[in-house]
Amino acid sequence: MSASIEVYNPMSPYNNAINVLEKNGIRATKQRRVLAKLIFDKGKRHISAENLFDEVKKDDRKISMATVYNTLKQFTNLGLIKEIVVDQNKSLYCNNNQSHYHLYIEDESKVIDIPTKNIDLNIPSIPACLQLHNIDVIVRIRTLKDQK
Amino acid sequence: MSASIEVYNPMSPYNNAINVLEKNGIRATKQRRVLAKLIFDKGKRHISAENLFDEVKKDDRKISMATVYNTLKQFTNLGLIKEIVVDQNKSLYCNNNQSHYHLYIEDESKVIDIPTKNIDLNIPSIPACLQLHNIDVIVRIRTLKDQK
DNA sequence: TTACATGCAAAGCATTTGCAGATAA
DNA sequence: TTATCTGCAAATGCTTTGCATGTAA
Repeated sequence: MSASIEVYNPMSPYNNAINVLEKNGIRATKQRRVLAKLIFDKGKRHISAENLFDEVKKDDRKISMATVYNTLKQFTNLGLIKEIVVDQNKSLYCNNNQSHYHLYIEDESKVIDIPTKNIDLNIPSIPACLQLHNIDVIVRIRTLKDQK
Repeated sequence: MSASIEVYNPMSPYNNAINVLEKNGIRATKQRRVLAKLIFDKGKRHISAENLFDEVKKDDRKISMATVYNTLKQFTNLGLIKEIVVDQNKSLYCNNNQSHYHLYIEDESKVIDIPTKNIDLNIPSIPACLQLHNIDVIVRIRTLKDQK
């Protein structure tokens, strides 16, 4: 899988949350600026819609869940973040733009990135009429006490 | 990953849906018998709760969604079937007891098994206090027309 | 000025739960 | 007989939508 979308790189001094919006031709509204900053200017992490909502509130800014969801979906469609469906009713979003897989600690609802180079994935070729969209690898881990 | 749960093998003449129940020490109620038959006696396939519900109804049997979900969860905990969370609000259950991964055709909500031997997966070792529960590999495919 | 974004509240949807009545062993 | 299961209906939790209002350019 090597779809090469130009993605915002949090390490580059020439980028920042604001021009993520500009570069992608979406209006730089107050809410989107706040969200972009939280998503792209805090290093690699995994974020849920609720996390984001809370962080914005803690910052004393006004936002609604609908806007958080709209924006997450928009950023996802633009390829700026990636949705990880770890469980029924639990989506996390990932701002790591390097190719990687996920280690999911089930009892903590916590996700850790595994660099692709540590996983050797060799999938069979697919017919020309189909397009590879994404490969999710979720390695699910639980602590020993937690066996049901 | 080599957790070796004794799993019902649909190919064996010495097994059938009914003794899946006996073997696992769960009461052979009418509903569970019907469900077990639909799940284990129809070859490899991917089934949703709703599918099952409809199939039971079509068979002129009485069942409720609650029972379908209870039973699916129970069979999953026993390791008899495997839950695949393909999307938010969409779980499929898989009665293939061989180790394998999944190809998910997004626009058709269809899943195809990929035998493990076709994917070369080499994950890093995990700490002793943690237990590998499961590795999900979902290769997501969409038809070319379907690019958003 | 106006196309687009926001926010509320309501709707949606798959799944879970509480509980009274039914049933397998 | 009794522990367990079923089925209904209501509750849940996340996410989406409709629509009136607000706002960036």
